[in-house]
Amino acid sequence: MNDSGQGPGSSARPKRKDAQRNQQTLLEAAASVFVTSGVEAPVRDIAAKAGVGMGTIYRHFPTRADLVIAVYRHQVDACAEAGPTLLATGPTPHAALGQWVDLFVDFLVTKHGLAAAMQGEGTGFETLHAYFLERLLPVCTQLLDAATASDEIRADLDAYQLLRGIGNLCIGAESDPRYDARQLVALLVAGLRQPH
Amino acid sequence: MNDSGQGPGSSARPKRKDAQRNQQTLLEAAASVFVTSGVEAPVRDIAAKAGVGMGTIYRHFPTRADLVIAVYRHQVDACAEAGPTLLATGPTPHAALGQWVDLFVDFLVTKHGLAAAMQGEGTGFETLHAYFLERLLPVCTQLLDAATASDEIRADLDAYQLLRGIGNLCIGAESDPRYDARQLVALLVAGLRQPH
Amino acid sequence: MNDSGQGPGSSARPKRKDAQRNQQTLLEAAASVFVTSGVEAPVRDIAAKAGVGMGTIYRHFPTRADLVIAVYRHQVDACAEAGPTLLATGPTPHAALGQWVDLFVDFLVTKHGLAAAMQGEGTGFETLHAYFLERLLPVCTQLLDAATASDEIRADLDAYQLLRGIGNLCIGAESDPRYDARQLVALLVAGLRQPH
Amino acid sequence: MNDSGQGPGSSARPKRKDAQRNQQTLLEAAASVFVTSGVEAPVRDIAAKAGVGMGTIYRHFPTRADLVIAVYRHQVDACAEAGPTLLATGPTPHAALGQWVDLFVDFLVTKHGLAAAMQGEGTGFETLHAYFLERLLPVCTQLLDAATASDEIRADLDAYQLLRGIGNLCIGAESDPRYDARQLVALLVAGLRQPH
DNA sequence: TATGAATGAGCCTTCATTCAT
DNA sequence: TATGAATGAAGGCTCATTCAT
Repeated sequence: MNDSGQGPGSSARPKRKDAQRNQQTLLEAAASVFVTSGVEAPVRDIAAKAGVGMGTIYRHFPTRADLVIAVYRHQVDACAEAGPTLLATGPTPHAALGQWVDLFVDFLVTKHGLAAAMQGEGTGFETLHAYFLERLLPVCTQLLDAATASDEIRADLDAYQLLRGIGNLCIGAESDPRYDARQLVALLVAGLRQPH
Repeated sequence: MNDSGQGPGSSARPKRKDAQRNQQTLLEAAASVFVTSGVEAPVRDIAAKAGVGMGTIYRHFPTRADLVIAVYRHQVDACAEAGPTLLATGPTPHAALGQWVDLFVDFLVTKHGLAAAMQGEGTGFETLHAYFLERLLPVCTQLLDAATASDEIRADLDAYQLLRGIGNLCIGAESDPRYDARQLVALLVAGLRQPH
Repeated sequence: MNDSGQGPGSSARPKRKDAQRNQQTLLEAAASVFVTSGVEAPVRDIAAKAGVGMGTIYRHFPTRADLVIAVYRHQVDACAEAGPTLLATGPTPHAALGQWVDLFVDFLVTKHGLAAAMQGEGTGFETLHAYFLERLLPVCTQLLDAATASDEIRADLDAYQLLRGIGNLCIGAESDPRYDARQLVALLVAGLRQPH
Repeated sequence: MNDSGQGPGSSARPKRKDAQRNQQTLLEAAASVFVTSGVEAPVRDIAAKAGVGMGTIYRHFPTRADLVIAVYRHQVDACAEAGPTLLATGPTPHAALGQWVDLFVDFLVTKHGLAAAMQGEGTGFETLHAYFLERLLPVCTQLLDAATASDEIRADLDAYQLLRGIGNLCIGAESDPRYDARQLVALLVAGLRQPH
């Protein structure tokens, strides 16, 4: 059905070319607006930045969360995938955990308002929150388990709690030069270490 | 601060009592509304709860931050004053720091949306943020310094950073049963300890 | 509480004078707009016509149905009250029914889109519909019962059905010169008469 | 009407078959959507149901009324054609009228929102309205005339008026179990009978 | 010809803030 | 001084309709 009307001998998809370009434009515009105005920026602004109508945004991303997820999906995925790698190559599980956490913090700190938006329930970002958990919770759990198994850290912190804590520590980090989320997160991870 | 501008020996004193009562009513109503709807609750709701007009609120507290500060001033002050006491009576400076931090967390966690509201710049809560710093920064600094002096903790964390981190960790704590801000803050403070 | 601040010796309500005037203006504007654009006219239009902001309308009439009811309440009430009177003074119950129905038709026919708006469920006019029934159903029932008791009409039509039918017959009546709702309603009422 | 513009002996005939099939698909899809969502259903829904693009619908039926007419043409025609038959076979003209009216009501009542859509001027359904009149007015006139000629009914109701009244009485009939359009229409027709 | 992406007008609703009474 | 009515900017969302591919 999608292939009909296509010239003979061609193997490429015919129709969507402009739409794809548009989608790309949209993602870039959104990312850009998110940087300056946060992920709660008015739909109108994003549309304007992209040079499209608002309807176009709603078509591609029915929900604001859909848009945000699309904008950051690659980076979240990359972060998730880095976990096992770090665990395999790092000197110790605890060190791997530290490095992975740094990656996560780097991501969050550069996303204006992202960390903040994922808090609260009636905000419509539940989907986004869920996506983060779906991707990162298993990885974080794996890292924590490994570090626990090697007796490096205390066992009483679950991954959800850790992720949430890191997320919170990253709120507002990019706009306050006196605030260094990385240091605090490092402290948190240091606090995990077995007292002896 | 509220008394200045009132000439001594003025005959308008009786009037003031009314105003004070009104102010008190206002503070109680605001506190109550803050508990259920957060510190960003609509002005009208607060006015309704207090049984006064909105204009009255604006008269007494031109800015929302003014109102919030007034509501929590006593508790912030109490927290600030507890610092030296704990330091004097506690077994070690680091222990005193831990207890003081617990106090601060207890305060924040029970204030729906307070911690979140103090983040971000364009939110109009800069004054509130400033008040917290003005009162708590010296105390926190004193505690950190003492613990550093006694060689219990590393010296590379300044009080601003710590307060901000604690504040962030408290965001959304009351609405998520899976999230325990106290544990994370404890971890953070634990991370401060000297490796040996 | 509402009386304080009032000049001594006055017995009139102090504050609401302008609001009352405004409410009146609103009702008149709404009535006027309803005539030309129907009861589904945009809120903005009504506000513009009244020379007020939209918020003012929402304050006085949170729901569109509230506004419509307010606009037509007097007339509906008058219609309801006319029922018993006509029954008492009319030659026969059936004649009274006919006269009452004429009153109702006169009312509906002059209200652009009112009859149409009360149909359908997801339209937000349920309240309006309910108000009409609440006021007119008892009256209509009374008239029908009387006519039935005097053996003038068949007994198999209930008041709801009749009101609904009349309402429907009045739809679009004012805009089509070739259509005479009154005649049709008269026919309907005539059809009620006992075959013998 | 649809055939004009096609030269005889044209070689484009094969293409036409496609278009016809498409048109048929469209009509069925539209009919189906009309049943559930009414004749004002979003264009997109109809296109989706038919598995075609929206543009295709606009090509075949530039106006929504065009589509609706096409969907119901057969049934309207059948209704129109039933008139003379009933007149010829019925016991009396008035009985024939009653039966024909029943047919019309049956048709309307089962078409969600059709009756309502034909009211009002700015709705874009004028064409549809006109089509109904074009087909049914002559038939209805014939039936009324016959009944008048046989002295069964009063002569003062014209066919337009009657059709319009029936149409109105059918509005909203399928969604309200307490409302029985057939009974009311029967009453209306009964009311036509000569008092004696 | 068919497709469906894009457009954007149009409506709704909420609330911070001002200001007449 | 207190009140709360009025204002209107701000933002959300839905489709009918057009038009590039």
